[in-house]
Amino acid sequence: MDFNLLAQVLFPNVSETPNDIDRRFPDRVLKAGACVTRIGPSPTGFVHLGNLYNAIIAERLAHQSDGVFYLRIEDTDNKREVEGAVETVINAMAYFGVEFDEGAVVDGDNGSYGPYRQRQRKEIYQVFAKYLVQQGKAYPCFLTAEEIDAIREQQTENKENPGIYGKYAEKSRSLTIEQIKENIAQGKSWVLRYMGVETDEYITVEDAVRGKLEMPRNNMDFVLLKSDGIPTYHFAHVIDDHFMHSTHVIRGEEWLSSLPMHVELFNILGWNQPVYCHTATLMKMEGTSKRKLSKRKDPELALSYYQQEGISQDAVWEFLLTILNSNFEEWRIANPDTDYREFPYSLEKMSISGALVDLDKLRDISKNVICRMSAEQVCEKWLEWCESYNEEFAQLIKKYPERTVSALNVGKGGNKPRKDIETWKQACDFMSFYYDETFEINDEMSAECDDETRKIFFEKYLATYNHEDDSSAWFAKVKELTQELGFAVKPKDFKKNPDMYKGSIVNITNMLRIALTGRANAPDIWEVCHVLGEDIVRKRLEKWL
RNA sequence: GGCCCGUUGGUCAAGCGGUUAAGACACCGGCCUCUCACGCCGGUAACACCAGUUCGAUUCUGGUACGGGUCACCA
Repeated sequence: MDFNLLAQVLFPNVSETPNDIDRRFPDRVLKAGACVTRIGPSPTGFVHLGNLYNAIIAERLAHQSDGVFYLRIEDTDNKREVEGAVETVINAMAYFGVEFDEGAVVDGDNGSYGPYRQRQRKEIYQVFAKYLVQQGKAYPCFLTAEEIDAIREQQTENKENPGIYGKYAEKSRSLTIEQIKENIAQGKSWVLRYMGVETDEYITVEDAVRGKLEMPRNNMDFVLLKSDGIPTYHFAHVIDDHFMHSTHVIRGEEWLSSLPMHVELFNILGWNQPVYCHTATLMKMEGTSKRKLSKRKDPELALSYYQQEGISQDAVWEFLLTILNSNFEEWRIANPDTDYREFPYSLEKMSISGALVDLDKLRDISKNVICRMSAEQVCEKWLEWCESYNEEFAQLIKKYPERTVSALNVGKGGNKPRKDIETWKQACDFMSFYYDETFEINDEMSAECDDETRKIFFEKYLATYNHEDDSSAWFAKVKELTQELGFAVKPKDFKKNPDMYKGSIVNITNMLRIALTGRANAPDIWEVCHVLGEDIVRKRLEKWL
């Protein structure tokens, strides 16, 4: 077989050579040790947690080393592509604060190693496809889907490994130039397959997170170019990461089993492999066992879920960081006010077994992240979220900016700050009593206070109410009134002698709290009053007269 | 089924031949307290199993079990 002739038959329009491509993408000029990383999402319109998870690793690695972090769109499967999906990915990453130095942008490319959309790199792949044919390492295969199915059936029956390899590849491998020309002339579609070798050798690969991996050398005639001339992931990955000069390939462990193909290609093409980092799969608890997060069943897999729930970007990052690097939490405790970007991320600290996405933990982290922000920051971020997801509150925040900030400031100072807000969505619920527009009575006043005492209480309370009273003066009055009404000023006294009192101060403040906030549990009454202002306070209390 | 990866409390995990086997979340008590939250103190709870190596295995080796991944002209 004349491979050069075959290459010419297969790729008559490809005139460039590997050397030409080589010259187009010279080495990057970076300082020693700089990492070049990327994420390579496929534009299916669905961006999931795992994308962010891997993006964070890649971003950290690159930016901690003064390297380059880029975005490559892996759109080789046009069947799965969804309109506008590239923009979706870019926006989602931007929302979560993942910044690219180079790569695909909404309306094109940014950087000199592009194009960064694989379909636009067709010519590049074809140069190497042609080269591999010339080397006798690749061949056209005209097998139809039906024929392949039949082969697979036979293999299953014989308990052999499925796939096109060895004797199952013979039919295509043994085609003569004339037959190939003939097939092409007839318009038969073909794919380009790698010429696998039958072997029982093992290869070893050093994975940066898993250590030494041993696996059988590839023996498959896997597909390099699909019938539309677009490469499969395997071929595209090798070419792109070589020419874009990725130093580290961060991807999910589902790629582990195809690693031998990639190694094979790097070797055949004479290129150095990047450092592989195969990350653990994010899991979910179902019953008593873990399973992979599923796109259909688990809303929390979608990145959009976190946006909708109003979980702050920082919280998602910190959550992911805690499952990525086991020492992050310790670091956070030691450095409560430091930006998480200063945390020294390391591949060695990565967990290799699948972590479960624990929403409880996320909420806890979120609560602490928000607690660390100033009231103004909280207000700003909350408003930002409301503008997309809760129009009513967006209006309220804008209408009462000062009140909102002072409400958010309640219980903020000191070393035991309140942690009332977990998510922006829940903040709307929590904050609702500060605005007349959303204020409503949700809880019942305690039974110890009958209508009679209630009336008397509010009457007397309002009669002596002075908005200028400081916290202790205010409370002194409450205590006085408590006593007057026959309630115990100290809850403990009531507990000791329940017969001597109608109830305790707890019942009294409960009335006040419900009247003012509509709920039995809320922050400090005096502070709330001073956020609301005298008019609203009086108005809410007068309703009970 | 073949191949690959994994397995410390309910969850995330530290540990890297000798430890009372950290810590965080969740849960349960208690304290603080005008409620709730916060905070503080305390509690329940783990090395999958079986061999081997060793004076000694959670840690090293082998096997078993269980879980996961993958076997496409999808990534």
